[in-house]
Amino acid sequence: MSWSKDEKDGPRGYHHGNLKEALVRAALELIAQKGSAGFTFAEAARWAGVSPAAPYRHFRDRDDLLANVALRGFEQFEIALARAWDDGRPDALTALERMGKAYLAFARAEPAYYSAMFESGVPPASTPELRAAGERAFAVLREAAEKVCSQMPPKGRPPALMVALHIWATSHGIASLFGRGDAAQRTLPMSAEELLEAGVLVYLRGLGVTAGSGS
Amino acid sequence: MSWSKDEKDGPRGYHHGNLKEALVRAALELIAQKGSAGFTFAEAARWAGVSPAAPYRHFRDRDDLLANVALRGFEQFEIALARAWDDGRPDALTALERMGKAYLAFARAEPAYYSAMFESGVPPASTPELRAAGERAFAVLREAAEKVCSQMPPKGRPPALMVALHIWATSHGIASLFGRGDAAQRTLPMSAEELLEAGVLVYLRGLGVTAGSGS
DNA sequence: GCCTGATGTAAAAGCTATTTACATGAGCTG
DNA sequence: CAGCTCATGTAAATAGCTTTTACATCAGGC
Repeated sequence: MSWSKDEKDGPRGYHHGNLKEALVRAALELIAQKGSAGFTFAEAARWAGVSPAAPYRHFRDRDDLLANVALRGFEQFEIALARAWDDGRPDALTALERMGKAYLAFARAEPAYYSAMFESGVPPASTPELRAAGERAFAVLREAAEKVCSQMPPKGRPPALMVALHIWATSHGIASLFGRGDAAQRTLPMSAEELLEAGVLVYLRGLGVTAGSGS
Repeated sequence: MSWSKDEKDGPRGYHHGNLKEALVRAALELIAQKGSAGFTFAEAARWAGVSPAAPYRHFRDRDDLLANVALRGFEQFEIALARAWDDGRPDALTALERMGKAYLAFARAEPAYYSAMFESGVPPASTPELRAAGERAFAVLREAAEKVCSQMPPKGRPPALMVALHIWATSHGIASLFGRGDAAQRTLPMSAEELLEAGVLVYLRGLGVTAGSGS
């Protein structure tokens, strides 16, 4: 009771006790350090203090672990976006901007998750669960787009799905290109957040949305 | 004169004669097939018919080859964008839309280049040449943004750099997320081209640009 | 015709991924 | 509590990749 299943990684016996979680944590650490490409199954095992074959008891192969990390990433991502959206309080536009910031903040705060989710080469539909998790995260954005659109005059109202895709693509593009102030990244004459906020504002104005018009 | 330095890869002697080019072509082929992550130095060597150590005479290591592919990719990319822009003929907006289509067309037609450029983990500034090539490609986009902006009334005219970054991010986001109809990619209720064109039109309207107002 | 540098090869060390046969021990069953 | 059994680890082996080092070949200049 005092050696495993705990957060503390003290000495252990033959069995690890919580290897799956330990491997995921190791993967996150390694991906954050060396990118999803440089991440190694064997090193994750070493990091967890087990033999190179042990991880195969929990993941089919290296890609399966990566996909699992991506899955958890989408779940965290959904939570982060939903929290920022906060049901559109106090108003849809304010909440949308907040969600944009949350998008970039997630990419910066959780580069390992973000990398596994979008840059690891794991197909978004490699498993049904992964696909579903990705769709749930996108659904938050779509919900926001729907609320924004619903406040527009019905005449000439754009499809909410399209709006959601535009905002997603722009956010993702900014995060991918300039997201982490990383030295391994392009630099920018302004912050990524400012760039995204400005872009979304211009875009919404193009849709006919005027700030301060909704509840 | 009949066995090497040619396109034809007939039998060869001790020396290959054009190994560097052959390796780049092999890399493009392999990256297109298995992604920039699955690409292997050894396999490229095999594909070129040389020993696994031979490539080291032309590239410092695997990443160096990848960076070289990315460099050539940016050069081709610049050409493709510049051709589409065509100095803003017949008018800036038409040319800008054409360039957007060229962006997506490049990502789809040259997935190996695109992958090496943006998804391989090669830092954009890993070499000065790579950085410069990337900047030259972006400069085409920036030039277009400047022309579009210059047609707006000076009052409230947005910074062209920002406009260029917005369009770049959106294009890149769409290309990354939905770019190749690939099974390994997300699907879309519309074509990537339509999505981008609509997004840019809305964005430009938000800037106050009205279609058919410039020469 | 001979040197020399550029370009390849061979062989080896040190990784990694993955499989297979075997070991351990946690928890259920009686 | 004894014994069984399955989940979880280990050891060892195969196969492939990366990179280095010492050696081989040959094209072109003197």
